[in-house]
Amino acid sequence: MLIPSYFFTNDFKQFYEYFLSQPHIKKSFKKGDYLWEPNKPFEKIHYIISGVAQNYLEHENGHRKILSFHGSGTVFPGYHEQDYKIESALITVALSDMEVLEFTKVEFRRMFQQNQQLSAQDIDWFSKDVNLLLYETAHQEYNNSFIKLCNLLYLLLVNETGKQNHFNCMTQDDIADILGISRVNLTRGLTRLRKENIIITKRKQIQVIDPSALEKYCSLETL
Amino acid sequence: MLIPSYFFTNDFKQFYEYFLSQPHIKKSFKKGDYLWEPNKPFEKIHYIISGVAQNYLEHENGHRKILSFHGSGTVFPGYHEQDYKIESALITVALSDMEVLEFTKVEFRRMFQQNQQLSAQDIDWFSKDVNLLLYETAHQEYNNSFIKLCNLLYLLLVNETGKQNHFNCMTQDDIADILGISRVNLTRGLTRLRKENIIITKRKQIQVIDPSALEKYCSLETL
DNA sequence: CGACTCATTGACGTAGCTCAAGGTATGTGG
DNA sequence: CCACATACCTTGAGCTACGTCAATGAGTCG
Repeated sequence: MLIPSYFFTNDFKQFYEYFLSQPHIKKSFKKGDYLWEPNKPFEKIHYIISGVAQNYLEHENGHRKILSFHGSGTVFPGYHEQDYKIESALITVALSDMEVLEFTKVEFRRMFQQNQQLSAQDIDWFSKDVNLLLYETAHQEYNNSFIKLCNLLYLLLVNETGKQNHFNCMTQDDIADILGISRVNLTRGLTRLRKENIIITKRKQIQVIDPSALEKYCSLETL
Repeated sequence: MLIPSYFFTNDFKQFYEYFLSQPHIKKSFKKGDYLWEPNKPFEKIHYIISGVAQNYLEHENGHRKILSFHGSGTVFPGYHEQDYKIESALITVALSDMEVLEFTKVEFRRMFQQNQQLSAQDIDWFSKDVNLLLYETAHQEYNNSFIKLCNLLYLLLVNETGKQNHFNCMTQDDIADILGISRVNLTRGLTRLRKENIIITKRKQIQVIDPSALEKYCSLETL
């Protein structure tokens, strides 16, 4: 039984050789680059060789919602044909220098049709994405901000430990933008966890020192 | 450019003959039946011949989030292999009597592998679902309850008109559970729209009489 | 016509927002 | 290596949107 993860990585690793053998463009991005121009629908699909990208959406009232992170060995965005209005507003930015293989939709469609395993993996990718979004829309939505925070810390602890240490260089602004709460309110939650000796906070860093106490605050769908 | 829709229908209609030719069980559900036992992971995939099902999730604190509706000519749930914790908590109930073709995951996998068009359509289904969830998680989340309501009414008006009239026999409780706001607060929003002569409300019915005025209240991602 | 279910309105409490001020790391140029 | 700027974090104060509780009204049905 899988729990949600904000970090996508290695789910397409097995296709690296195959991808190399197919028509593509090798590309690199510098930290801070956009993977495609903001406010344009995406046209290209990237296999990430190295580096990490962050995917987010900006609301017309100024809020930023961070949706997910995409690291080496995965594909972003997931291949599909339809164009959706909201996708034009998605922004994907390199959090570190990146090396990618870039495919057009047409190239990827051909591979999708040709390679059985690839199409199965694409479904897998989407089901993972749906799972994360379901968790946020139908579960986290109904938790108060403190439980939301504990849930997120728990998921990061369980899922992401060791993968990359990008979660230990997030600012509190970033975390607030994942949870959809204000930075001030986030600080209050962290202060409480610090007082209860569950975490230690440093600049751009949160360390869980009492995982089992953290777990007790989490909601059922998280564990 | 597609906008979100809460109602899935006819996207697999072209496969009806094909589905009939493959191993399956023909089944029917009475209004109020569950498509599979609550609190169990789903094992079966249904092609809906007739009737409508509602998909929702109950939160441990008692809230109910209505996620989507599934009518004739579509498949539910979307075929995928992985098991996710939160899926066990999904509940799908027949809103009317239903006729379906039921497939096991194994049977559907075989079809997915065998039928090129089917796997492409499955991706399409998932991308539609992701689009809806993205809209809710990353956009509606940041609107106040009145804008949320206007957005929903607009989407129902534009997308669902004529499809089925199931949206005109929803209670205000149901609408509140789609939007994730309280019934009382929903009533206040509806009262405002009524006073501004944008809608007429009856028992289990909302009729938009001034669509362009409604549109003015909607947020950008909705239009 | 009584007994449901569904909708409306008022009163009140509070979680979480914004605004504002200050405190502490980190980095840079002189 | 210091001082100064900048980014990041913390805490307090006050406001408000929205939740809950409670009472009443208004359709629908056996």
